[in-house]
Amino acid sequence: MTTTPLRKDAARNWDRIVAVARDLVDEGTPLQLNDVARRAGLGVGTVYRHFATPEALLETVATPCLESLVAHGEEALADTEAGRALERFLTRTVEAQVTDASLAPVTAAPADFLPRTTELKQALWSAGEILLGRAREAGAVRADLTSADLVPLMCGVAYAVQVHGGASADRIDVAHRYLTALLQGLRTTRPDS
Amino acid sequence: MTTTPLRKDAARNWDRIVAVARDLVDEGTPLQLNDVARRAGLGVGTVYRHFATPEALLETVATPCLESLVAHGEEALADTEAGRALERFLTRTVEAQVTDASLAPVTAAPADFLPRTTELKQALWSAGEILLGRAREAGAVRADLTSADLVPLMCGVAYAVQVHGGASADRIDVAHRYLTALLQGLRTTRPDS
Amino acid sequence: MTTTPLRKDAARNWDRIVAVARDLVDEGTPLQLNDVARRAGLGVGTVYRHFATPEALLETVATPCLESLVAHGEEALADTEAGRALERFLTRTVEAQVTDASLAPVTAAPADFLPRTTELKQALWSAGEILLGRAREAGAVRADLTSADLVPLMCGVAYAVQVHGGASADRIDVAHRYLTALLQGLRTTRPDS
Amino acid sequence: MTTTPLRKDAARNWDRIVAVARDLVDEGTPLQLNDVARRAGLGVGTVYRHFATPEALLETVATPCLESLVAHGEEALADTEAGRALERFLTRTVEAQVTDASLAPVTAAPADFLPRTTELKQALWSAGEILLGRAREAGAVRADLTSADLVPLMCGVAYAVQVHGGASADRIDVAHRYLTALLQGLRTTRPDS
DNA sequence: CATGAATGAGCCTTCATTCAT
DNA sequence: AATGAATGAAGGCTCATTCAT
Repeated sequence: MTTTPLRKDAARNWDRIVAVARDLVDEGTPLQLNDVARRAGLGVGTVYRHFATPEALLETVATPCLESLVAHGEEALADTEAGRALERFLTRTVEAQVTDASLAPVTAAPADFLPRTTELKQALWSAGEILLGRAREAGAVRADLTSADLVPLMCGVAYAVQVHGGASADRIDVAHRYLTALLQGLRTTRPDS
Repeated sequence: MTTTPLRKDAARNWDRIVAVARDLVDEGTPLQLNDVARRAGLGVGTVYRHFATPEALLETVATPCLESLVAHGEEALADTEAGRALERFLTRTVEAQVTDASLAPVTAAPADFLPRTTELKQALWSAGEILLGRAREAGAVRADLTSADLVPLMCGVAYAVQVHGGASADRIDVAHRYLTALLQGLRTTRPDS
Repeated sequence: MTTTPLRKDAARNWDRIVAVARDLVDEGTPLQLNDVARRAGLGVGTVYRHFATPEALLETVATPCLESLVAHGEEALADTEAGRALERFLTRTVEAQVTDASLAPVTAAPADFLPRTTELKQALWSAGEILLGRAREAGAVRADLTSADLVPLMCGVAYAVQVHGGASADRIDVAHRYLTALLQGLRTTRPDS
Repeated sequence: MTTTPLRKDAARNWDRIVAVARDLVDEGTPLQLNDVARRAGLGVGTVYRHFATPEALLETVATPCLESLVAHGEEALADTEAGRALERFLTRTVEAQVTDASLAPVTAAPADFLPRTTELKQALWSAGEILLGRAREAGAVRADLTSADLVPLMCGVAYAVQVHGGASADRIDVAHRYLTALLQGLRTTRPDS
């Protein structure tokens, strides 16, 4: 209800554009508005009308995924076991980044192009911040881990998976292995014995 | 013996080009051969003669750093304490990546443009492989950590530091924090007595 | 009686469009129909329905001013002092061009887009022609000055003022200085006895 | 000797570009660098290398004419009859503007794109300023005429001629008529008696 | 009548690479 | 060897105009 509902034909074009962009992102092709227009069988102007910049389009592609992460973040906030809640949250985040190529660049970007993106990212990071705070209070994580580290670390894991390469089917396993190690390292160091 | 020795003036040009490229890399400017030529006060053709592609130039810029890493790897191989040796090796690698902007792209690239780069990267990874093998045998690291994970993980840490942002002076500290956690997580999980 | 009377809402839109165009002209922004539509809070189509081209809109903006010039021309025709009548007429014309940015392009254009504009321009030039004829007969102006020179000369003065630049408040003074000189030069040269 | 001499082939292209631009200017086509390239049978890049902007090209086209005006201005400075010298200078300037379509826009432009253009324009206007000063001292021109009026007035006359239209052969005559009147009006008004 | 989405020609500009000098 | 002019594909973006809703 934030935006005026689009006319039916315009909505169809909007969908087409986003679908084409989705495909391009999935096949690793950089988003170029002219290119998108050609593939969607639309005029360039149409694409520019809907998305002023490639970044705006990319963020739009990433939005559903961000929304689902936010939803998951809210669920995690309901978990009373602080350490577990944080780990689930982070795991889900990394899984998403590894699965959906649109996510990593949007997440790592220092500035957003759509207000909606900013909203979602803030919602996400504030959930992370709360979860981290609780986990720290519970003595479940290292004291030197701050909320400003969450995004970088998740991006780092996702990037590591990408550098590792390999079939996209295997990526998720690699991601789990890397994340498992990292999370283990982030837990409070118990004195041996 | 790998390359024909250059004429004295050609060698001076080669040096100039690499020095200019070094500066560009340091200031975060993307390497464009035309640009390099202009700044070096040389013709484009001269730059192309020495470096067929921007990547070749970038690899050349990164070479000294790679060489020093290889040297360090060899030293690490002399360390009898397997776990410590591996950790030192990895730490040094991450430090280098965070400190020298030419390193990350060369390290993460799936293919090399210069044979020398391939040589050095192989030397480096095989040192890593050996150190990892010893550490695993010594029971110092998780059994599921393979040598194919080393590069991705180091790149991931470096990338996380970059996403974290902040003054370049602080980067090295952030890198240490992240690496400390990761290394902790990579160690063999001891049963809590 | 030239145009079908508009429906009340259509008339309101027409007014809005012209008002917006007036503002744009005053602030020196080139008239773009899309732009006008946006600022008027109307659809592009509506603007196009009323004004087929930017020029038609511009002429509409200029119309009131042209009408007042025509009225003034008629008054001048009542003046029995031929030389003075012509000079007043020309002065008024230049003042208008310097004061109202919509006028100069319409005046200088070789072709019109609205019949009404053609009507007004013709009325104006024929007044000028008559005034010039009388002044010539009265021996008040150079014999080689023809009615085809009137528009160019007035446009030239207005253009000179524009090139001179400066605050819009000063423009009118500059215009007077330039016009004074020109009119002096157009008067019959008396032999210095 | 201000610029490095061009290579022979580059010089040929430079000439071609300027010649094409000359033609375009003469036929009243707006200068577009891509267009120029196509007509000259050259790559766009070549044109951009020589002329960074359309304005730079236009100024280059206008340069010879400006130079000849400057030369004429220097001759005029040698004339001891102050009023005549000024009038000749202005006449020559208007003739040039009417004859060469590249001149008017360059002359009227508030800012230049080539240093050479600025040089020439300054030389020209300072000649005009001196000639005007002498004429004023000699009591040959109106006291309220300042050197800041020279350019606007000349541009105004040229513009008037353009608005007048007609065959280019007749333009020069029209220009002379207009200028004659203006110069007459700029002379000191003698009391009739 | 009003709307505003769609169109796409057209312009600008950059840059990796080649090749004549 | 060195030079740097030339190339032109490629990408970006705007805007006047049309037409389905």
